[in-house]
Amino acid sequence: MSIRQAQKNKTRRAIMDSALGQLEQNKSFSNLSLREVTREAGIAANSFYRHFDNMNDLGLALVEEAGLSLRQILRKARERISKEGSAIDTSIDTFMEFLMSYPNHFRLLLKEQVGNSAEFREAIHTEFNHFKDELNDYMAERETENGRKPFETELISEAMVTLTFAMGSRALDSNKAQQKSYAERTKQQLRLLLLGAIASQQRT
Amino acid sequence: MSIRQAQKNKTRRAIMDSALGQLEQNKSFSNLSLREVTREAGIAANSFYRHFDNMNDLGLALVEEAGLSLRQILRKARERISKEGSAIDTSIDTFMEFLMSYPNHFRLLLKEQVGNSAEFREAIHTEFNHFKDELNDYMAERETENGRKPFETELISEAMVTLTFAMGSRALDSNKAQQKSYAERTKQQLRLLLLGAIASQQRT
DNA sequence: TGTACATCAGTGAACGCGCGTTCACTGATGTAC
DNA sequence: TGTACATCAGTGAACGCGCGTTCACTGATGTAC
Repeated sequence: MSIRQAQKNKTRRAIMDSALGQLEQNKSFSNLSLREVTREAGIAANSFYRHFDNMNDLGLALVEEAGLSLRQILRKARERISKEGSAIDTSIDTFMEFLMSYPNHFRLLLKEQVGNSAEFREAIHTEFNHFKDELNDYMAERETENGRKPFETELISEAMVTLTFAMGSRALDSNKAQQKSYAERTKQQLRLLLLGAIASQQRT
Repeated sequence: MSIRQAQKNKTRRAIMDSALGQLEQNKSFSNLSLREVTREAGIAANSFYRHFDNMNDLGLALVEEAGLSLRQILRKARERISKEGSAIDTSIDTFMEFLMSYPNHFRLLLKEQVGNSAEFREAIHTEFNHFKDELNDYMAERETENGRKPFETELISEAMVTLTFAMGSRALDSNKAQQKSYAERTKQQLRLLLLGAIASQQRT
């Protein structure tokens, strides 16, 4: 890579980090101002336009990055599940790792999920569905392996992801002990869901 | 009430309705401007201060109003449950009524739940807990009546409320048919949760 | 009931401020020979 | 390798705009007698 390109990338990174950093202080992305972001990034306001068309463009870049991180974490979870066996525990533990490693990316996903831009919401919905499909595939396979007929896994995985993300939002600004307690509660909730699904299947 | 007081109340209402109306267009409360709100309400910008200290004050008034509506709806649900018997179906149906009757109030609760102001978040958390406690009490009573030992109802009611609110956020901008389908899915999810809880209880 | 004064919801004008965006520029980096 | 020109990331100054907030005001409503 040329020196010029390397420098440009560095500035781009600074802009993105500045925006992420400001999500921390109880702000949603739509409250960020271009000037505030560039000021924090240590560049002139108009330099912003060398990197992004506008704030919306920056936002989408960040959502994409958040999705990428989340998917990497998911891949890691999948490997750990196949080694350790416990799908629910491992998924939640890995999810908590994501939360702690990329809190501001998660904040972005969380807030823009119900946020102002339809484009953002769709982008996030897609990431959400990746997560759901992972769980779904996993459960369907697992049930088949166990010789049971797969139950309505779609319904269950949706509920699981909803519960997990909602927990994440509560856990974000908590201390480690509370986070652990939140994670435990969620694991139990998911287990009860799964138990209910299996019980329901066996009845019919 | 004096003429003066009646007129003042009318203007106050206009301000609140204007703000609620603007939540509709993919805006969160923190994106509203005082000038936009007063313009829409048909009064001069500075007249705002005859009614509220600042935008935050207005926001809290709206959250309180939303909570009030939600609690009224809940009371209605409680009565209907005692007549009709089905707690899950009735709760969700009544919740959907709230959604359709006060969509903008719900939008407010939904967005500010993860929003910018800690004060807002706490106020909403309180409303959320009312809802949870209702379900919790109901389930505990019900299980005792049925001669079963009440299971971990706290955990279950929390999950139920989380699932219900998340569904509401998806249903908000859907058509009636989709809303109905969302409601059905949620009912099933709650039933599975309950089933899981009972199964888990019987095991031990 | 009529009059004189007090109250106070709503106003128009003005303020200073931060915003997004544009412009013509600079000077380091890249390229061609 | 050295030179001359091209590129382009980053800049400082300027713009018009909507914002929140203040001020002294007006005139309808309320109150005291």
